[in-house]
Amino acid sequence: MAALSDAKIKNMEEFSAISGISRPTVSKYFHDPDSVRQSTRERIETALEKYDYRPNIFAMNQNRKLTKNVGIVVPLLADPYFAEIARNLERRCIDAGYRPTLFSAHGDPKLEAEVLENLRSMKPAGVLLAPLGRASDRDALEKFCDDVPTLIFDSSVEELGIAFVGSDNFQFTSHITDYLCRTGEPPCFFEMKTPANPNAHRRRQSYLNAMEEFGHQPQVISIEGEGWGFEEIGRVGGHAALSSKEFNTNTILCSNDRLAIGLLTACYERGVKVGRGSDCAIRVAGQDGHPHSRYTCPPLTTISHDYDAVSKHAADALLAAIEGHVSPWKSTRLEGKLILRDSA
Amino acid sequence: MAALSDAKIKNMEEFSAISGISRPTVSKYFHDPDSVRQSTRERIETALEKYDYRPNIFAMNQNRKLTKNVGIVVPLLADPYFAEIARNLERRCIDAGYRPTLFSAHGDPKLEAEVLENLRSMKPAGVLLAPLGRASDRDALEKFCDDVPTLIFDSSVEELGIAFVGSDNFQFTSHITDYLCRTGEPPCFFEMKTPANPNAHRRRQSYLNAMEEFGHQPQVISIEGEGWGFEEIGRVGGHAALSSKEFNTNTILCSNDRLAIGLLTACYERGVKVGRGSDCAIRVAGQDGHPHSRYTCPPLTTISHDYDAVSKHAADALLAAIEGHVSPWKSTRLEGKLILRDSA
DNA sequence: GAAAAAATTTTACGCGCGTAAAATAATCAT
DNA sequence: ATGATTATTTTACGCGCGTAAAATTTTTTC
Repeated sequence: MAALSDAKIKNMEEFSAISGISRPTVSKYFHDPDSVRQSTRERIETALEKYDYRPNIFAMNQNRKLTKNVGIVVPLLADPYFAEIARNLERRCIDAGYRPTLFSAHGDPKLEAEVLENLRSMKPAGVLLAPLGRASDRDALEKFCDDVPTLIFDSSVEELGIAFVGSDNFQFTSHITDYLCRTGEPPCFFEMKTPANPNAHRRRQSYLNAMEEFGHQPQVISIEGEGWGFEEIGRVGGHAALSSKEFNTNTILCSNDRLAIGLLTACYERGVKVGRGSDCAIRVAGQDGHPHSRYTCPPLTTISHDYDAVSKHAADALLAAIEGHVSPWKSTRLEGKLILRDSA
Repeated sequence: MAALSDAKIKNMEEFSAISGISRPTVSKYFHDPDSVRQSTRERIETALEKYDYRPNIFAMNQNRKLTKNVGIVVPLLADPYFAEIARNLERRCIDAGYRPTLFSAHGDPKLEAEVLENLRSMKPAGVLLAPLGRASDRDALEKFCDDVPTLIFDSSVEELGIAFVGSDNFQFTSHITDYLCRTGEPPCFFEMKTPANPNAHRRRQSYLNAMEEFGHQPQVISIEGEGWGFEEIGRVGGHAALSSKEFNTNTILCSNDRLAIGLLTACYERGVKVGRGSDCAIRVAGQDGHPHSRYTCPPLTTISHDYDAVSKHAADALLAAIEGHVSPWKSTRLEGKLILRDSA
């Protein structure tokens, strides 16, 4: 509780007057409190508690070479996975003294490009960007990354930006494939034919590798569907595959959890019992550790992103770059953890 | 595609020079393109395509009495319901020529107050606020609403702000209660003992009213649990209620969809078959039309917010107020639509 | 076609703060 | 204590644009 007293301070001039510190020094303090002498800092902070002054961010940002703004851009905020990781990133930026602003491309590449354009006008010190993927306007991304320090996360686009941080999709899929093979029939792989996200390709490849390594015959089932309504795509595609009896194994590894959620609904609607019990017809597993995967029926066995570690690495890397610690482009891919539940 | 030519324009001065229009007129144009003569507008827009200049938003906002900034604040962005409605609102603001910024309180009242404080420094023309509800810092909200034109949506807090827009919770619950009574045993009401959201109280009351009207004995089951992890609260509470056989009817109306999703998981885990088939033990219904309710097993019968209408009313009301169309405080509550699925 | 109304241009100032350079004061090492 | 170092103050200017008032031009009206 800042105990306000007297009239409100309008600008830094007035504040420097009542705090007895010169305006340039006050300005310096707001830029970085550690950059002024300890005794000066205390005087400023005492005055700050008493008069509750806050610098005008517009005037600050107009004149600063480098703002403290950070953009966080995700492809689809309505997906709780991105909402969760965005929340994580947001907090880390705030704690580091930056002003994050959240943006979503809402699944639309044009909107993604627009968001980036708007972001430019905020002169951000840096941006944390999870691109849409395949659909992204490559040129727009590249041009943006040329101008603004951008860390790419979740899904990588070549060697764009200052670094990439995401999950190790190869490890994800090989790990869960291994688990499925050890505990029952080897899985087939259930995916979208034209996935929005490049991670999907890694996962398919990793599945194929793992199956070969384990000496099993792989089967990839690629379903139709465009856009970001993965659950519906999984449900419809699941029905199609189920009715034409395409699956030649009782175990289905889905490319991601949202697809799996849709498939589970399809199974339910067809009366196909899912789970690892002896009375179950098939096993279904997902990938992502989606916030909702706990509440499917049966609860979904999946391999989860390390949300905390991904967001920490991403935020740390960007802020380090912003603060001048240059380092060559690097890709960091973090391992996921298997979450065993009843679906497989 | 703006065809860029020559060197880039740095400021409005330069732009006014090459466009042959005086700077104040150009300024006026950017404030409102319709406020300048048609021929002038065309000349500006021709130059704009050729030179791709954009005014500095910081300099603009610093000097404008009223910015074009709009804040959108929701209690929990990780909840797809709020993500969805926020997306809707965002679009409407953009289309109306405003600059929306998205904020989430992440379920934390302190964060909600902080968000509001930060919002102040953006000098927003208006704010669309869905308060946390019971946990909100009433004083902070009130003070904020005194200073900034704020439209409250989703969950109302007294007569705060310029207006309230949300769903008609009485209609919601009476409608779905009616449906349940007509198609099977009258429902009991499954809710959190200390709900975060004031809508929950309306729904309970509406349930009680409806049951009395229909001449049935009501039963309210209030489960323990704090916070915004509704699914888990519903799951744990569901297990407790199920194991102690508290339900004296085979039909359960949940206070909201997320609670219902948790309850469905509990049912699954106990082997209780849910649905309206003759082989089913109980019926479960939710309320909200949560994006995920389609993909539960069985798909959840619920009553859905009219997302589009709510966001339209909310955005329209705020923008009207911003643009000077004053009107007394008003509460608008929109009806929901029953979505019949397999769970009840 | 002249007068009235509306739009535009000129001119001039201010917003709140960043920042650079030079002068001064405080702190530190020896 | 003395000079060297570091922090702070003074002074002064600029950022890019909003905005007001007066002068001028264009458009509208009859």
